[in-house]
Amino acid sequence: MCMQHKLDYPQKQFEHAIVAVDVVIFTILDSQLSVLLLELKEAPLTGKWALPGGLVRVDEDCDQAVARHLQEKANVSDIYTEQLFTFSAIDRDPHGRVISVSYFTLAPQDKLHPQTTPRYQGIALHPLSRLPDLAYDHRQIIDTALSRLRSKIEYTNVVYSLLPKEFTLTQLQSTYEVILGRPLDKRNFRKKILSLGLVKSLDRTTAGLAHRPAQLYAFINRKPTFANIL
Amino acid sequence: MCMQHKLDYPQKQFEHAIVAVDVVIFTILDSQLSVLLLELKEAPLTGKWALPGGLVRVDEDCDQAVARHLQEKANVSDIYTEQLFTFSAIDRDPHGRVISVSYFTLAPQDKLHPQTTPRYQGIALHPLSRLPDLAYDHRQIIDTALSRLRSKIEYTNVVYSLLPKEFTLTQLQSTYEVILGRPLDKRNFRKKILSLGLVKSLDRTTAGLAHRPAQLYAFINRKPTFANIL
DNA sequence: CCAAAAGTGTTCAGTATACACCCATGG
DNA sequence: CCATGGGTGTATACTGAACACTTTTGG
Repeated sequence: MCMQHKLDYPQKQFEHAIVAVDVVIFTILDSQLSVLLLELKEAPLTGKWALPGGLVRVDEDCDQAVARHLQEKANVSDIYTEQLFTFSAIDRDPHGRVISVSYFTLAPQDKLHPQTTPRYQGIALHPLSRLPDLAYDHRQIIDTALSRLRSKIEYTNVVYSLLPKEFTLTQLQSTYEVILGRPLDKRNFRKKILSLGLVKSLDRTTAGLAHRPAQLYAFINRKPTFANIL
Repeated sequence: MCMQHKLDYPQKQFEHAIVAVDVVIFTILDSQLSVLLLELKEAPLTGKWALPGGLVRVDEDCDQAVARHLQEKANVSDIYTEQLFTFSAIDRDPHGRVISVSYFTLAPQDKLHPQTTPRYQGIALHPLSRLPDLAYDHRQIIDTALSRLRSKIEYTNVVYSLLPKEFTLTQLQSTYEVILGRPLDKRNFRKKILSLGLVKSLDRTTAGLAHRPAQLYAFINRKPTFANIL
């Protein structure tokens, strides 16, 4: 995170670097992989966008700081959260020496309730394909997060965090396709997913749509689990 | 790292956490995967062992801090280094609020020249199978590093950092076996390694040993490269 | 009856695994 | 000649990839 976010942060010289967290919140919005961003207000970064985050308090660890900032800025809790990388370039924040422990999270779009606050000009989900001008090294953080997410979904079940409790196999497949940025073969994908035993079919189907109803499925286990998915 | 390491560090209360690096230096000693540890001198941790590391200065980033501490404590440079995880539990260091950005490195045993310094009682390589009593959360850091190393060698060529420039295929295989903790099939291993084109055979063999001489090989590319090795 | 998404198997190629004997050297 | 590690090939099972048509519903 960046001192810019914290108006109440003392602007004196520090003997040592201070620690903040920055969080890449991924979600799928309109079939696009998107991230939550905040628009900065103060010069010289007015109009640039930044990841949600903030300082780590002396009475909390980084995971707790992430949970707190997620609650404050996106009003979201209980989503998949994983530490990503620690960025420590000396000049990454022009306002002072701030080391950022970055995280990425996955949330279904309907769990995110961005809170506008007077500290920022705006808050919005942006598709990765059209990111606005980003502050600090946040572009690099997002790139790192995307690359980690892409490899992670190949060997774990973490996509459960991006989907509603009940979903169709087509929704599941398209989640994979959006993240990986390439199409997958329908028959091979279904065969593989079903053979892994990670999902169970519910005795219900979609209805009211102008095409054949689809069987609904749910993850048997909504905990991070390893499996060779792709 | 731990304030304990830095006698010159002021023992006052900090407004914020301070940042240190801790480094797991892996090497192979007597066919055992080992780590470099320092024996602490001061109460209440006298006799406990700790990873090399130290504070991050305000004029350096974490990578530079790691290089500096490696140079000071193990007199080693130019080895494979990778950021591992950031540990931030509030009580991980009883002397103060220190967040540790941990790293792991790989070095051939003959590149390590541990320096005894008056600050520590001892410095030594310890096989992972018989670790001494460790200070702070360093046991957890080592466990995390081992687990990362094990998965990393399956899909990259990083073991080149543990081997001398020239090596036999048996040496290479036994490096894998020591890290993974399980035996590998000799014929399948050789077939796979040679088919990947990561190593080239030199026109030289071992000599002077009481058995058939072995062909010497070298890595074509001593840079981290991806490949499905296992 | 048209549009739209759901659902379903087989073939082929490539890769992983299991497995045992002879070779070259020093002592 | 013995001990020690070096070096080699084949058969089988499994997995990943390619590929096209029929079904069910709403409008």
